[in-house]
Amino acid sequence: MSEPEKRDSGDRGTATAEKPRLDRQRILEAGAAFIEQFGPRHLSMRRLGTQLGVEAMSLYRYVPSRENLLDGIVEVVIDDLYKDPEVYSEPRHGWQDYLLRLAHGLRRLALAHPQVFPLIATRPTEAPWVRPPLRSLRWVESFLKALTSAGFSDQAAVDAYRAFSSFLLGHLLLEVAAMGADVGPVDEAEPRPPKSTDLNGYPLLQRLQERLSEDRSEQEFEEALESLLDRLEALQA
Amino acid sequence: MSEPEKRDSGDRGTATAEKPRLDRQRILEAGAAFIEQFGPRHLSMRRLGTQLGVEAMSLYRYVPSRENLLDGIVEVVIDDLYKDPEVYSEPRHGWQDYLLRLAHGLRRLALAHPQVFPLIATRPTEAPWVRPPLRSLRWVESFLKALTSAGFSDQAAVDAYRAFSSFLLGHLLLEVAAMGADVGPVDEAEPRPPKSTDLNGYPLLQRLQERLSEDRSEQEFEEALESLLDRLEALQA
DNA sequence: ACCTGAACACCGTTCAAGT
DNA sequence: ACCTGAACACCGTTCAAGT
Repeated sequence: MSEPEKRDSGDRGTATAEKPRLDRQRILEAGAAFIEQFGPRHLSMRRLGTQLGVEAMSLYRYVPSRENLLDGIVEVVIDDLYKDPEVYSEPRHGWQDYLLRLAHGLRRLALAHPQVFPLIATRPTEAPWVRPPLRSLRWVESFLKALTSAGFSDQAAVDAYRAFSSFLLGHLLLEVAAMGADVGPVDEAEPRPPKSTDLNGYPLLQRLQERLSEDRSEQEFEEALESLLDRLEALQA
Repeated sequence: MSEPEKRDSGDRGTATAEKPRLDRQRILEAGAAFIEQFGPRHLSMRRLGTQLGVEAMSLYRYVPSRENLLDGIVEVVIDDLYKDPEVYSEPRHGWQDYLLRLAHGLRRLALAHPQVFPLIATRPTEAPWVRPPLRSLRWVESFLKALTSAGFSDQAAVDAYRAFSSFLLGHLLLEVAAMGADVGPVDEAEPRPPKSTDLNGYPLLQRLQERLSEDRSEQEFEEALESLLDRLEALQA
C-alpha cells in the first residue's frame, strides 16, 4: 500500500513511453493512432510492437493476425459513432432528422480519421448486405427500424438503405482522398511534390483549374444529401 | 524464312507457357490478369515474374517499382473505356445521353474487372481534382466540355463533375464488393465460409434478410442515375 | 541489351524457451 | 501468465555479374 509503484529498472526510455500493459483494446487504439499518423501501409506488426514498447510477437497473444488487427481497428474507430451525442440510434424527430444526423455523424467520423476511413469503406464486411460505411448489424437494424416505423414498406426501406450507403461511401471516400488520405497504398515519405500537371491541350481544365481546386465538399455533401432525402421521400408508402 | 521457329532448348515448360518477350505493356496486362485471378493482395513482383517465366528482378527493367506497376495496371484497364464503342468522348445526342453512356461504360468496366476496380477507385490520382473513377485529364476535359457546351455555367459543370464522380464511386465500389471482390485486402485462400451470421436480437434483419440479399444493383444504378440527371438538369443555366 | 544470383533490409507468423 | 529469440518462408529493391 505504502510502496510507490516503481520497479528497480525505472523507466527504460522505450519508443514512445513506458506503457502500462498489453491488452487487445490498447493494441487496437495504438493501431488506429499509428495509421492516422503514418498511413495504413506503414503499419506492420513489428512497428506497432515497437510503438508499444514490446516485441511484435507479443501482439499475437491478443490479436490472431494482421487482418484481424485491421478489422479491430475499424471497429474501434467506428465505435465513436455510438458515442456521438448528435446521432440517435432511433428517430426522435422523424426519419429525415434521423438520417441527417446519421449522415453528419459519419462525415464527422471520416474527417476525424481520414487515414482510417478508407479501411472502414473498403474492408470486407461480415455479410455482403452489411454495407460500408455503416458496417454493423446494429446500425443496419437501426436504419431499417427507423424507416419501416416511418411508414416505408419493407422493400422501400431496403432500397433506402442501399441508396444511403452508396451516397455516403462515394462522398466521404472522395472527401478524405482529397485531404491526401491513404486511399489504398500511398507514400507519405514523399510529401507529394507540387506536381504542376501539364495542362497543355486541355483548355477547359486550364480555364477551370481554380474552380476545380476549390474545396466545396461541405456544400456538395449537404446538397446531395438533401436531394437524396427528397428521393427517399418518394419511396415512402 | 524456311526455318521453323524453334530453339535448341525447345519448350521448357515454364509456369504458364513460353511467353514471347518482356516489355512494359505485356507486364501490365499480365499484372491485370493476375489480379483478376488471385486478387491484388497476392500480386508480388516475384510471383508476377514467375507467371511470366522470368525472375522478378527482370521486371525492374520495365517497371520502376511495385507502386508504378499498380498504377500502370489501372491505366491499362481503364483504357478499355476509350475502346468502348458505346461511350462517346463528346456528346452526340445531348449531354444526358453522353452521361448515361459514360456511366454505363464505367459500370461495364467495373463488372468486367471486379478485382481491379477497387484499385481504380482508390489509388491516388495525379491531382486531387482528378477524381476516381474517371481518373484521367482527358476524361475530365471531355466531361467539362460536354456540359459547358450544353449551356452549363463553369461552376455548374464542375459541380456536376463532382456529383457524377461520387455517384459512380459509391455505386460501383459497393457493387463489385458485393461480388466478393477484393476491396482492400482479402483472403481468397478461404472461399468465404457460409458465415450464417447470428441474427438473434435483430428482428428486422431477420424479416428482411431475403430482400437484403437480393441483387437489385442494376435497378438501383438506373434509378439513382436517373435521379442524378434530374438533379443536374436543375443546375443548367 | 537483356536477364540473373546474391544480398540487404524488411515482412507475418510459429514455437520452444525464458522469467 | 506473459513476453522473447530464433527461425521459416516470404517480401521489394539494388547491383555486380553473366550471356
